[in-house]
Amino acid sequence: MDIIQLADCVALSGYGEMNLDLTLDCGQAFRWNKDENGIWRGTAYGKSIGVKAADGGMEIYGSNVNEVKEIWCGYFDLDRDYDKIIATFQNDVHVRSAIEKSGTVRILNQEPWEALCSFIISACNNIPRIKGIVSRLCESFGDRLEDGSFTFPSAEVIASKTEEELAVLRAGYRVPFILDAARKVSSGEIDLEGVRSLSEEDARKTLMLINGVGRKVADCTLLFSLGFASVFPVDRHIKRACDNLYPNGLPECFSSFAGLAQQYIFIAQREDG
DNA sequence: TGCCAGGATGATG
DNA sequence: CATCATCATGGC
Repeated sequence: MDIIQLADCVALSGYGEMNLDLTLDCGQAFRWNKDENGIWRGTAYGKSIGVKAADGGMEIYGSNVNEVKEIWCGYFDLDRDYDKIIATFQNDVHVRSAIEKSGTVRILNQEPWEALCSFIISACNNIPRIKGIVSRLCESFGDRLEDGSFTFPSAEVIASKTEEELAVLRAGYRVPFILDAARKVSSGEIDLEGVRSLSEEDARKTLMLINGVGRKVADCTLLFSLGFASVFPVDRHIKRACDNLYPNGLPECFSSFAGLAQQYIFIAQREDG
């Protein structure tokens, strides 16, 4: 992979395919917005950047080579060989057509608390509104960065709030769930980083100890932030899509299958393949 | 106005 | 185990 410092940005190339628009706005992360110049603006790991697709790669604004190596390569999952993974599906007409239609959607590696909290908010909700609630959460309780954007508030900060104070989110019945998650995470009762070393089953069980976290929210958190690529479809929409694609069950090679939005699916493959 | 939204939960058949 | 009402809002 090539990482080059240009005059006003860091240019990345040589990591394979990625449909940046879908990757950043398909419902796996909720903090990216495209500005009038076609640059995606977002914040993660306490840093704010701009991202733009470029010929054969992408450009990152507001960062530097070290930070790109330390934070953003991991965030965008650039070290995983998606081309190789996709090649394993070359005989699968369903996956092939999905990829032809939508390109490669990369699985982002978000901060665990942010992902957990975001997917609790996503319960029975739609993407524009989820983004609105998450945005108010950050603006109300996150830290303001130089460029005017906000960090995602820590579990400690949220745990210190009352239900009344969280009413500004307009998150409805999800507020008590957010508080329960914040309390369990900030107190150490649930150790999110520790979940990484558990088996998939134990990791899922652990997350489901939180009120408002069922299998769907747990699996999304495992997949989009904790490095678990082997997560099977759970909600009725995904289930239906899978049933349509694979009436006889998922093929063996399909070690992971995570999330459905509109007409495309995310796919990823477990490291041990 | 009425219906739905990428869910979880607890109570019933 | 399947189904169902309920939860609180906003968008269309």
